[in-house]
Amino acid sequence: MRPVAIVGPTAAGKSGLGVALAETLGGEVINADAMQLYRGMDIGTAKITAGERRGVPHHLLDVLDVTETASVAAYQRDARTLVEKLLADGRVPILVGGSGLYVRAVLDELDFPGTDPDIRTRLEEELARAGAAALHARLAAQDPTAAAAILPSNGRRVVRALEVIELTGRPFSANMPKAGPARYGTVQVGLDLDTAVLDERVDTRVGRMFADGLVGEVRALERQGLRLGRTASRALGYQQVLDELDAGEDMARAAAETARATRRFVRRQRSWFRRDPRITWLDGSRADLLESARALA
RNA sequence: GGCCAGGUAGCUCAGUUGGUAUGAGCGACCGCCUGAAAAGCGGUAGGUCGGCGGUUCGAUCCCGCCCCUGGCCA
Repeated sequence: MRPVAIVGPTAAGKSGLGVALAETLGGEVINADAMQLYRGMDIGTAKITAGERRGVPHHLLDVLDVTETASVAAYQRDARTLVEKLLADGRVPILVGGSGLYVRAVLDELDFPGTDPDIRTRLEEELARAGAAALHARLAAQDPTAAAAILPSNGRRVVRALEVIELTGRPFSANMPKAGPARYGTVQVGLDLDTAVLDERVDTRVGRMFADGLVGEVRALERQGLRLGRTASRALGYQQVLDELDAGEDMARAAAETARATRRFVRRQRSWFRRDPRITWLDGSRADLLESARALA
């Protein structure tokens, strides 16, 4: 028995396939979507509803408050624990989600060297004061390999690299992942659709989110501190609605912005997953989708 | 029909006091990615500067005519 991961761009139909596969294989779904970790973020993240789950247990949904910052490392621990427990129980773990780093954190040999609030704060202040290029120059002196891999303009990455060096006393690049087979012998299924079709689905989906009350959801979460959330406030849809609540409440514009940003996100997700040769891709429109996915598992 | 404003990249617009447009933002395409990843960061391609004539060594820029768009007047 081996786990199955269903990955790919948003709106391709991963959630539905996950449930169907869980039913036929005797499995349970583990969410691998950073934003669906948040309680209350339902409409805008297209979180699968209780009815749609059809009794299949779903894990790692609704585990964070919107004010909490998501963490890959924490997710890695939780998800791996769950995978191992399900395997021990004879249940097939089905990892479903479009957050590439999160999937990789579970299935690849990635070690996250930890974080230190004091160091992080200090570096971030320095970033604001001196700029990304200055920090990058320091990184180049301490760890040329990492500096070469991180663009001088990418302040966030430079800060993280310097933090790891300071924390571990070793070069950031020493922590880079090694290529190898996926953990647990996991089978990775990529689900995608023709670009024109998927873009159309994204438009439709975003329109439905707003019709279904996304603005109300954002307002409710705002009262729970959504704006303070470092991760949650940046989620597609939520970010755009918050901006428009400040700007003039033109929600048609927020919807258009959300659709556009989502299309861009789809491109980024593809670029992340496409380069992983271990993924077997399936076209989400094929009639025998479930059978094909099952055959791979 | 008259007057005014405008027609520059797919879109919204800068700009060129006549000398091969360092064009910008957004979009598009491509890519990078290790404790924020629906985040963050980058690269590339796009223009006969509305059309036709004229002036000029040289016109996107000046002149004429025409076409189109918006506004005002009739």
